[in-house]
Amino acid sequence: MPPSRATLIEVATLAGTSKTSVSRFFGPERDKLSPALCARIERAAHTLGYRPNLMARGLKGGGSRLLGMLVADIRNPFSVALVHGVEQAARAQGYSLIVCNTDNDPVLEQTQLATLAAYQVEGLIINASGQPEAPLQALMHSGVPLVLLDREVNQLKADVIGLDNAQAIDMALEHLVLQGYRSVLYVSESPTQASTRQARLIRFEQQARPRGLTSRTLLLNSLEPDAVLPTLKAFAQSAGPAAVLCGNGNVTLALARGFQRLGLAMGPVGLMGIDELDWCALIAPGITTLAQPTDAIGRAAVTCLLNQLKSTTPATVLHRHAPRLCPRGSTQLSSFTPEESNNP
Amino acid sequence: MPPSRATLIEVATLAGTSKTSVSRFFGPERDKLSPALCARIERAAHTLGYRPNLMARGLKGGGSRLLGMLVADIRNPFSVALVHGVEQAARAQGYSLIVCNTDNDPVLEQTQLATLAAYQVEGLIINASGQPEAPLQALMHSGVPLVLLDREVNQLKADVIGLDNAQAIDMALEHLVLQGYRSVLYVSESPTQASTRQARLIRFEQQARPRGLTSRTLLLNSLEPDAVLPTLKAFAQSAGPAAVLCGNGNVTLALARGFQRLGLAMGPVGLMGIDELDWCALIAPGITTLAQPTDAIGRAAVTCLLNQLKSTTPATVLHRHAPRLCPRGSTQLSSFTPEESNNP
DNA sequence: TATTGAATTGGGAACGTTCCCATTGCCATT
DNA sequence: AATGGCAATGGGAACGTTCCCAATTCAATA
Repeated sequence: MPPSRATLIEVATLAGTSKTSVSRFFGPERDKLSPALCARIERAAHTLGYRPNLMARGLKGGGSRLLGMLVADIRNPFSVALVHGVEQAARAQGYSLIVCNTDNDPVLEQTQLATLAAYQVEGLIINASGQPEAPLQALMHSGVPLVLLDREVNQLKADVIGLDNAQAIDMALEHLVLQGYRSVLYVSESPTQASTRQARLIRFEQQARPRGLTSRTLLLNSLEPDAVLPTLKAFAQSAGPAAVLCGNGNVTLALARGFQRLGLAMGPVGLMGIDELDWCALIAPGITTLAQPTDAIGRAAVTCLLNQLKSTTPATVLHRHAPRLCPRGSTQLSSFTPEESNNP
Repeated sequence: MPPSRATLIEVATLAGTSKTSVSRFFGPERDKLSPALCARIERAAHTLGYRPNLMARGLKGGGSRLLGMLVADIRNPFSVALVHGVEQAARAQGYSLIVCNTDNDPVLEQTQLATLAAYQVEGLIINASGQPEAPLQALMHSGVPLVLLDREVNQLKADVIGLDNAQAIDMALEHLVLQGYRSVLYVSESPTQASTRQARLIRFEQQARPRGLTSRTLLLNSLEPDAVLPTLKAFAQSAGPAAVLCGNGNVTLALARGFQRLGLAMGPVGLMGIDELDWCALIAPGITTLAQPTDAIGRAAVTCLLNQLKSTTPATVLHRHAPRLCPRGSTQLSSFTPEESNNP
């Protein structure tokens, strides 16, 4: 029979004092205690291996010190980078993070949301997979601060923090034009669920022509090679210098596979992607990307949440973050001087 | 002023019944209630948007239904895959998972461990970054079930679940021998902290010679190219067909960079890695890997934990899991017939 | 000497649940 | 008609905290 966890009262008894004093010792009022008492409590707590029970603390007014985060796809490196940023920022503010993954399943999303709420999180950071408008609305209404990360949710009036999608598309197009490409194929996963995909797609459709680019668009329901190959093949044979622009990291991966399958050389046919990945610098001449400042985005989300939580003067929060261009060989038309380019 | 979350009592009052009945409604005793009462409670709860407070529930004996997981490096895709497996299995058993990342920092690890304990997790799944023997010992002693994932902790008598490292090394060496390589360079990150790295290294040192291989070893303190380049260059020039074996995914990445920097062709100089990554099939002729069955490992960890938790007949748990060989072009000596090899 | 006040400390209620133990009502027995 | 039992319900204590307020001590002031 292992001894169960020690409680405040046990520590108090052992230290020969009252629960209040022990409570103070572990709270922010430790300096109100005499050094002698502190020492006694310290010793008692240590021999008992006492740790305050945050559940009980959370129950009695003090707040749970928990932040909840909902992630659409935890196996996506971009999402992980966001989680990492959020977790760091949360910890810096004395909050812990409970992360729920939804595997892009709207049904599971509802369940996870309920779970998060049940654990009395003090705030919620949502990277939505579906459009869980109703439950989020309910949550907001019952006083839970809420920040949307990367993706908006229809009708939901909440802060959204993420990439400046318009700027990203503009930067990509500008880079491609500068490199001499004249036609661009934009490839995206199905934009019906994710606002980010819509925003990028729309901006692309608006901006390609004004910049003198011939544009095409490919919407993917699957990332299997077969979904990509025919269009890619046809596009590569079209006249004039042509480049492919990928809407996110998954698509970049799918297209890199496509290039390989078809034996297409990157550069002569351009390839560029939104989202920076480990291997983009590595493959063939290097794949040009737009890196998202994931840590900054995560931090901003937490700051934003805490602004709603605390009534002190709100810190200013940047909602739309600029990407960083990582130019590499895959958008270098002329294959001479394909100089070393490993900058991350 | 947003209305704060509704409580059991409020629901009871609105439904014109007692808290006990409402409690029963949300617990496992719902069938003890008359249909009429059920309906009333249902309606009241719904209009109030009531969700049981799991903190309060956890306080009063019922257990927190929380599992804690400590991850050494959440940005490592392998770790993420483990988290994913664990989370799925936990959810299937009605548990939620609170994940703490330690960024490979033993100091942070202690803090995170304390946090996890404070939230009254019912069990702990530990992928250690340091050797937090003392705190874990204390936790076990105070009755928290505990499973080590992938890495052991000195002196700690607890279940360890992960790859069968010996088998993995054996499989790798066998594959390399079969492919005709005669000398192997084993590259690993510093094995001082991580038991897994030690196990693999030791097995390599034991098994290379008996299989007729000339062996060398490179221990990395940094994954920067400079740490790899000199040794790699020298090794590549050594006589006879030579291959590099990478101890984990990070090392594979570093060496793929190294190959690229030096303009080495994969295959003629072999490259093989433990851990399967998105881009391994993609790069040049494809990098041969040993894939870890991460989902199975995660599931096994949860099962193992729940065995300790429940006193019912324990399910059997596989502790050492076999890897899966993904053969690709990077371990194909003869460069003719570098056939298509994209199998994941 | 009496009074004020600060510094320390302790008692008790409350937080939202669950669970043990009544209590009630009603039907089928004796 | 009285008894027993079962099904449905409710009251109250307890879980481990925090926090309000009161109590005690002791020195300094009037």
